[in-house]
Amino acid sequence: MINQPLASAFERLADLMEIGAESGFRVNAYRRVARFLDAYTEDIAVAAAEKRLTDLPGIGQATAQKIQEFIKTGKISLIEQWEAKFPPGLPDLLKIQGLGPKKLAAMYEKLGVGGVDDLRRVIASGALAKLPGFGAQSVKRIEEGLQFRERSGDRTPYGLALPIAESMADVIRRIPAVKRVEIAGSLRRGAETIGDVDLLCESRDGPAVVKAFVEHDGVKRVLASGDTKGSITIETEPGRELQIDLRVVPADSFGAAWQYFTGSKEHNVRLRERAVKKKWRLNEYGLFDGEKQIAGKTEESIYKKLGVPCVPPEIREDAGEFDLGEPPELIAVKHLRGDLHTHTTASDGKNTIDEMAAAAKHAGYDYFAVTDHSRSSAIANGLSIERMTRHIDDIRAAEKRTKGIAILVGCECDILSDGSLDYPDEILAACDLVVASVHSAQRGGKASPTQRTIKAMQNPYVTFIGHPTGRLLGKRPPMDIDMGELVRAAADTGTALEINASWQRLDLKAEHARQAIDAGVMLVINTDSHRIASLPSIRHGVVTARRGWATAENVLNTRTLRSLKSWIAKKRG
DNA sequence: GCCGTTTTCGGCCCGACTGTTTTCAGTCG
Repeated sequence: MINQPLASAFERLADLMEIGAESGFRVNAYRRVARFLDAYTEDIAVAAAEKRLTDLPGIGQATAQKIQEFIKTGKISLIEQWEAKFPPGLPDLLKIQGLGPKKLAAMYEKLGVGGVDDLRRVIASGALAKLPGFGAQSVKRIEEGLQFRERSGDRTPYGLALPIAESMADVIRRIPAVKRVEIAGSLRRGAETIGDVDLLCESRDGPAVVKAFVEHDGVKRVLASGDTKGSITIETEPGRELQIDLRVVPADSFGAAWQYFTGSKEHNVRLRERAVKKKWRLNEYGLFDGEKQIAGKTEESIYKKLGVPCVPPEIREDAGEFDLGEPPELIAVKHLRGDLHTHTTASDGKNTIDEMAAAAKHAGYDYFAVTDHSRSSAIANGLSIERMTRHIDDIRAAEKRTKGIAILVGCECDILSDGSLDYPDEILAACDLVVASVHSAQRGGKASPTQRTIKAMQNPYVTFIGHPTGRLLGKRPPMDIDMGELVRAAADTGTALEINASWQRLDLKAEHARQAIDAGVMLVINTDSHRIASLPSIRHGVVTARRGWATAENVLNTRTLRSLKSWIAKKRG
């Protein structure tokens, strides 16, 4: 798939052109193409071969030609022309807070700054502060931006940011004059990683709230502090900072502001275009006809006036949500009846079958499956055939003595490097369900990861594929899987695909989940819990499924036990 | 560069904060 490298190429082109003071509209056109390619789940080369590139949103003749050129030659000549104008390290500096294209161009032209090292040098020498348009304050800001980038590193995973945001919201709730606090931004949309935390608060006294916010105990640094807006960083772990923005609005504008600061940016641009067409104006204070506010107290009021469905935050990405007649009822935690991928002390879990059963019952589930590791997963204390046979008896015995929740016998069976399974069919047949997962030789197995997984799916006892791409956010890239092929095979064999809810995994990711749903594939959302404390992380998986437009019908473990069993039996024949 | 039941040309979302500004440009979200 060339989608990702192509997206990066257009992003770089946009950066270069922006530094080169090209038309902002042209720059934005390329950024839009880059974002589209980043989220596009089909192979763009296929669309190119079929001559339908210009049917895709934001792609016209000029961009289509560049994509064709990239496919043919592996490069885009316009980008090479632009790269000849600036040092290679210059565009990266755009990522530093406080540094935009204009300042960057001035730094390059006047001082020859071409990268991070040059930037440090001109800051230290004092040369930067002497430049027109720069001063002691802006240099200090750039310097802090440079440090912040080093300290905050990459984006923060959703699962880490959410509890931080929730506790920060509690802090703000205790400030006098605060009526209401909500999470907005990419966190509310359930993005898998977030850049910063956006919080919104209702109050009549903005200055007092912002003051209390920027001065409270946990604050590491204050980035901005005005009458309605404050921006701080907190230290999440030694040497690592996370930015938190707070906006304060009055009650009449709360819905408008919540909508506005939830985004996504692309979704909002579309929404505002709708307002403009009706001769109205939409901003964070409301929807206005001239000076008169005609909506804004709630999000729903705005969408209603504009005649578009008020869709859940998770699908506000300008990816088709405006074409819906009604907002869809996406899957929610309450729909799930069980967790079908968990581990116990039999392999590498920290809790016993009985402890897991009690916790799953407490979570309100009707059933859950024990799926310990198979024999090849030596690191995970995988079970030999003999141990597995005894383990099956243990689970059946636990099921007998447990009231109020059904315990299913399962296993997480390794997909070996040639695509064969780690247990013989007799063992698999003795289980109620089987998770098949790749744990070893993620790169360079005897067969490609796609072929291995497809071969596993052809086994009638394999109920679903666990964490299909094997990625670990920020740690390990996904296996080189052809998702189109995988999804087709899942549909053909009647195998479900897992959305693994662990925040390090979120695998399948949202775009792939949507691709699977479109192909008629059943999803299953599980925590892969190794301890009872992990069971609540199911909500991360649900959010990911929602971002993939999943409804309860698309997810296997929303079914009743009876319906679940009959679905499994159908594949077994 | 893209796009079009008001347009194939002339638009393209909108406001807060900051700093260097003498009335506003740059940056950010």
